[in-house]
Amino acid sequence: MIARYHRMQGKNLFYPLGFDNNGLPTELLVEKEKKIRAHTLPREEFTQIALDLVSKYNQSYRDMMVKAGMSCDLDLGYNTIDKKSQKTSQKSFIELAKKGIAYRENKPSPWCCKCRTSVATAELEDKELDSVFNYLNFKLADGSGTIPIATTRPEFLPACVAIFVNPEDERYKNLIGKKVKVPLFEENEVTVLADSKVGIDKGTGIVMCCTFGDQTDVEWWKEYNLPLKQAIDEGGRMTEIAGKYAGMKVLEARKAVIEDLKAQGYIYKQEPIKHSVKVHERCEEPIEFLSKKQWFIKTSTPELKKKWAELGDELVWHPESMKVRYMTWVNNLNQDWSISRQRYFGVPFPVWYCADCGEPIFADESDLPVNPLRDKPKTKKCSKCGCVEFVPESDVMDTWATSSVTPQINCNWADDEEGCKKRMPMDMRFCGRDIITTWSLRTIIKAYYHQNCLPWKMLIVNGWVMADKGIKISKHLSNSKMDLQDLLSTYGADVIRYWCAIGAYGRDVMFSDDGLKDGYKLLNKLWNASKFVLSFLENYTPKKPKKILPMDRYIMHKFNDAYKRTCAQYDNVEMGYAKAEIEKFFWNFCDNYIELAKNRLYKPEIYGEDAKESAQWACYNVLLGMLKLFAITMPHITEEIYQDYFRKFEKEKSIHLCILKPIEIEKEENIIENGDEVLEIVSKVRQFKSENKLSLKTEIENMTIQSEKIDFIKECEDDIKAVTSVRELEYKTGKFDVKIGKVIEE
RNA sequence: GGGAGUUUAGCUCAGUUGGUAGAGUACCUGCCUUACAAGCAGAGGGUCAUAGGUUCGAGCCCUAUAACUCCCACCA
Repeated sequence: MIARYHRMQGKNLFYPLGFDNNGLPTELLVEKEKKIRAHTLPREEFTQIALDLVSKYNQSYRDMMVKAGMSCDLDLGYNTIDKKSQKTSQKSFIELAKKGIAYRENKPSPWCCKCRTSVATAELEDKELDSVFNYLNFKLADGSGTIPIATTRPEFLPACVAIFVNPEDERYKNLIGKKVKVPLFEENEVTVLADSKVGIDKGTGIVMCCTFGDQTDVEWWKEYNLPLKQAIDEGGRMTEIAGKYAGMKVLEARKAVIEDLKAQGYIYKQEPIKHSVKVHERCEEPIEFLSKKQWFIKTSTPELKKKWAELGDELVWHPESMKVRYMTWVNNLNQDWSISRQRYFGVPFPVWYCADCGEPIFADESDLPVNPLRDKPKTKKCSKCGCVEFVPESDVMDTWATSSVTPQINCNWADDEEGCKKRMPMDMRFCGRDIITTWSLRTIIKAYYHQNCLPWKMLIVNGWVMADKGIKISKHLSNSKMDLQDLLSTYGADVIRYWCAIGAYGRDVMFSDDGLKDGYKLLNKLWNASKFVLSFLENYTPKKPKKILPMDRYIMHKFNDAYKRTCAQYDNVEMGYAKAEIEKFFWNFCDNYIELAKNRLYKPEIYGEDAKESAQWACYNVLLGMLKLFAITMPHITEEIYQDYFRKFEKEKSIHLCILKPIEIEKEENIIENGDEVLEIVSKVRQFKSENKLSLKTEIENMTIQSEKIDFIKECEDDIKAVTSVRELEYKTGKFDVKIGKVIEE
């Protein structure tokens, strides 16, 4: 709608349509729909199946969007899996890697055992789960007693590498530095260390550090240079260091370990608790921390965080309150962005490693996009050690690594850096409130690294359409009453669009059929009113008449007023208010102006040809003007009416090519106040008839109008008489008052 | 634990710098008026979440409280 408005202001728009369709979400869809598992098929085969499915979905989404009247330039479209997107993504990666901003490191990061891939912190969610707090007695190695430790994850015992207490905790000060035997794995002895991160009143105040149970473990491991013991493998099974538990899944192992701990008397207390666990947002499976060689992008140094905050400040947020979420996230950033995914359907990393020294060999920019599993590097030998064997990178990039460069894809950065620089920052872009921390931040980061500017000047954040109050539409519950395809065929695109324009930005809206009724009514009314008005414009050639009657001048001025208000709202990106402005005018036009003018249109033999032509001129201009403004929200019906009638007089071949403008009419003082008062008189008569339960066509003998605007009102005598069915009017100068005379009985 | 948003008519929501509470819908009363009964005219309906404060004057500004929604942190 915003695009349509600006186009109708005569601007040349850059509005591409993109599909984000690579990566894990697509892979999961393919696995589900085709009932296959990606890791069991050769990469090329899976990719082909995925591409086929993607193109099927693309086509149906594209059709739906066209039907819905989206006005993007379809020639400018992209898919994040297409060649150009791959090239852009790979170019971005190589550029960042060469600058040292992207780096490869072996560090523990969140891992989803179900999806068998690392995931980024931003892709985690909290989930409340039932669990059990197990209180264990760890034996001191010197045989001097036991210390109590509580844990929810006893299966991590084989990965226990240290014990921590708080240095301020008087109870345990004497333990610091002592050796402790790990229950069930007593050959493992670990040291008690002190760290202020330990909560004195949490659990027993003593914590075991395992590699890796959670983020704190990771931090301790790094800080105290602890050994790495990996107890869980990529698929979520216990490794060989777990001894007899090796091969068990995490939950099985937990059960077995607890049983053994009980049997051997280690557990002295168990306490059921509810606690929140980090889960992978895609599959809701609890995540583990695994250490693997991954590519990261630097995002979390204090200087960088300051930069992201500055850029967030520079950006115009709509609504403004959404900026807080961005800022909060930026302030809390403490990890770099991991972009490696051990998956299959995605943009490959354009890199090989020297088989000998591990030195990365990047693809030549001119060769992009490359697939290192298939292609060979240009370099014949490693520049560092001279080795001639290379190992291709088999990971693919995270989805967001590509969706964060859509400004660069759109602006053709891969092939035209100068042109791209000119187009950025773009004016505005939309995003859902749920991807502020993932997509918008990372897009800002990439634009900063590559173009040293914001990707766009304004970011408009929209809320979600909810199934019911507070209830998300979810695939699991299949509680969506609004399949767009169905809605389009039931209500038509214009009604849906009308409804879409009600929501306040950033806020969730509830979907309901009732909400669509208003749009349906308006559409119906617009059609009827247009048909009616146009029936008086047959055999009419628009031509400015010599004399335009007062109420005709009034309605045209009134339109211009509504036009100004509507545009002001559109300029302010307030689609709902804009729609309301023109709609208010429209109903007023129908119920008051048409009612009044139709008498002159019907009966030129009584009121004269000039009076008819005057009304025709007003009708032509006002209807056309309204249709143009309505074309922004309701492009289909307005185009239909335009083609049926206006096309033959207006030079543009579609209403959507027309330029918005007010009606050309000589400015007149007080015309709106004067006209409003005439309508006030009409309203008084209607009120009188309604209160007396009379039909509106009931004739009345006479009426006395008292007003300060008598001269103007006198000029409208014919119109007033006709619309009120009052036979004689008398006038008085003074404070506005209407005295209604005798009713003429049938 | 920190933060954001919301709270106005039965329902869905407007209310932009403080100046007599608005719309649509529902309900009620009428009207087959030479476009539209999916229409038209008219009426009723509100302690603006609560309690304080500032002000001549508060839905709006300030303080506190409550409820709902969301974000972030914590997660042994």
